[in-house]
Amino acid sequence: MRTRRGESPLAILAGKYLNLNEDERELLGSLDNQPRRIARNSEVVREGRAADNLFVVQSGWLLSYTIMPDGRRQVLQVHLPGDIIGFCDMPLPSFTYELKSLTDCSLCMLTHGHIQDIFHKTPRLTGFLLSLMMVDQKTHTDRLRVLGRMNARDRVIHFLLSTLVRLRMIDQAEGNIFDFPMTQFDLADAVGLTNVSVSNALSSLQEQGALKRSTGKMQILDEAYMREAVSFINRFESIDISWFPYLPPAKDK
Amino acid sequence: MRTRRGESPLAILAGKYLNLNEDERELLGSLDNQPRRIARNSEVVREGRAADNLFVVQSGWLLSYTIMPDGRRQVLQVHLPGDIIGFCDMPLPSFTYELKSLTDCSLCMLTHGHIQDIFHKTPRLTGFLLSLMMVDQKTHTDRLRVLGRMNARDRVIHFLLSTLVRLRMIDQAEGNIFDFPMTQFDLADAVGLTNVSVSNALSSLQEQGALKRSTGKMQILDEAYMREAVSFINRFESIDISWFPYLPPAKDK
DNA sequence: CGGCCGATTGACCAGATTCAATTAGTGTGG
DNA sequence: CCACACTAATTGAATCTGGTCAATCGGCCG
Repeated sequence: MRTRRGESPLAILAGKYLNLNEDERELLGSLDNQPRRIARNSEVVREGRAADNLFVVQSGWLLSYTIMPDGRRQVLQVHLPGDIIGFCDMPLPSFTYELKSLTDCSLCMLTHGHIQDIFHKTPRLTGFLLSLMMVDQKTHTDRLRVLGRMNARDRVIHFLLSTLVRLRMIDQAEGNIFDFPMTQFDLADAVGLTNVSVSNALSSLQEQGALKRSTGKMQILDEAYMREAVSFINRFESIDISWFPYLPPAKDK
Repeated sequence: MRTRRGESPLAILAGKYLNLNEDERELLGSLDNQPRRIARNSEVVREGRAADNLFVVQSGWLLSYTIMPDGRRQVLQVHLPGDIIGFCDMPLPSFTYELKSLTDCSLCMLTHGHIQDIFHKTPRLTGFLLSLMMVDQKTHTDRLRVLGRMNARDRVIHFLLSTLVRLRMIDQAEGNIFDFPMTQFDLADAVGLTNVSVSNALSSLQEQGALKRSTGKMQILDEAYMREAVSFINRFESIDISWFPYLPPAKDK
């Protein structure tokens, strides 16, 4: 188990929504054990592999994506520390996407048994995990709106904002500055553009003073303007996990 | 409760994945009680309304969508009979989209209590509902791929195919023919195009003999070609709900 | 220092949008 | 049953955003 300081990102996340008791803390900690180190730019999962386990991201960034028949790529999700990868694949026989590390990563492998354990033992954590999944679903519908109806510039804006708020959730943004290990190719494939359009959008935003780039870093200078431009909604702000039924009242809180 | 014949669409769906026992059948039936009739083209939910209930579609088609600041629309989901609307909104304080009926509909209103009841009483149904939600998530990521990387023609193809397989799940497609109450504006807003592009795509597909339209109906003539064109995956084919842990073994089966 | 990958920039092209006019189809009311 | 109104679908022309292709620049690493 981990100490309060230097908590795992998933625990940090959980701590924002509920006051973990000792049992829950331990159970959540069991998800974080024995992390596996993954080098930058490695294939973690190839499409078609049996979906009999999940990953919890301890550190590092990853991408899940599909390849189109013509070779182009669509990034389905950017995975940050604290993310649970593969939750939604549990009812499916195999992964239907590729998973690649952008940076050196530390991943914990879970079996379905780990999840089932939580479902059996702690309704509060179950509710928390399911809520996370539902919010995930929401961010996907937000992206549908982005890919379906936004121009290049707004797509990039929306992507940066959603990355920023996610990093803040796990205390990995220093104000408006954060590490940004994605190339413009990666970003393009995430928002359905080409690297050229992304370059143009970023340059234009920088020129207008909305953001600032330095190698591997991103700084959002005019967050208000950007939020306004894309009607940004922070889905993490308003999660309420109390919808999930649980029998034993939590010990603390 | 309903008879086996004339089952509710949700029960038909459930029956494809598990052999319901009497208790489960009754509990599922409780979701289908007292349907509310909704006229064609009415607003069922306006954005911002408290998300304290869910809907189960008994009959009819609905759209959930968001409006962009410039007035354009992005359809987030087309809801068919058997769909549960609002599941993912449970952890959120309010709906974040509009819900409109395309046809006359029959909807059952559920409270969070109904869902909690199922979660308490039957692990198998819980697993089924959660699996449905996860598959829903998968279809959303499929649509990301569509909106991010496909041209007009393929977007339309993908949409029609996914509608077809969903209708088949609830026994509402006669072979390759199905009712299709959407306008080309609706379809356009679902796949991120304009009505003009949709018209062109449909005409071209019809001319090439891949489909046939008559008023309010759609017929897929060359399903194999269309599946190939978009690398279509039927997410419903391969669901396995046994991942979900449950204590008491089911009585039947 | 050289090689490589990523970012930038420009010219040209293509697919989709916009705008507009026409046709078809649906439903209403006389 | 027909005329009218309204909505949806079709078609064409002009426009525009973003894609494609290509050349250059820049930084990082061995």
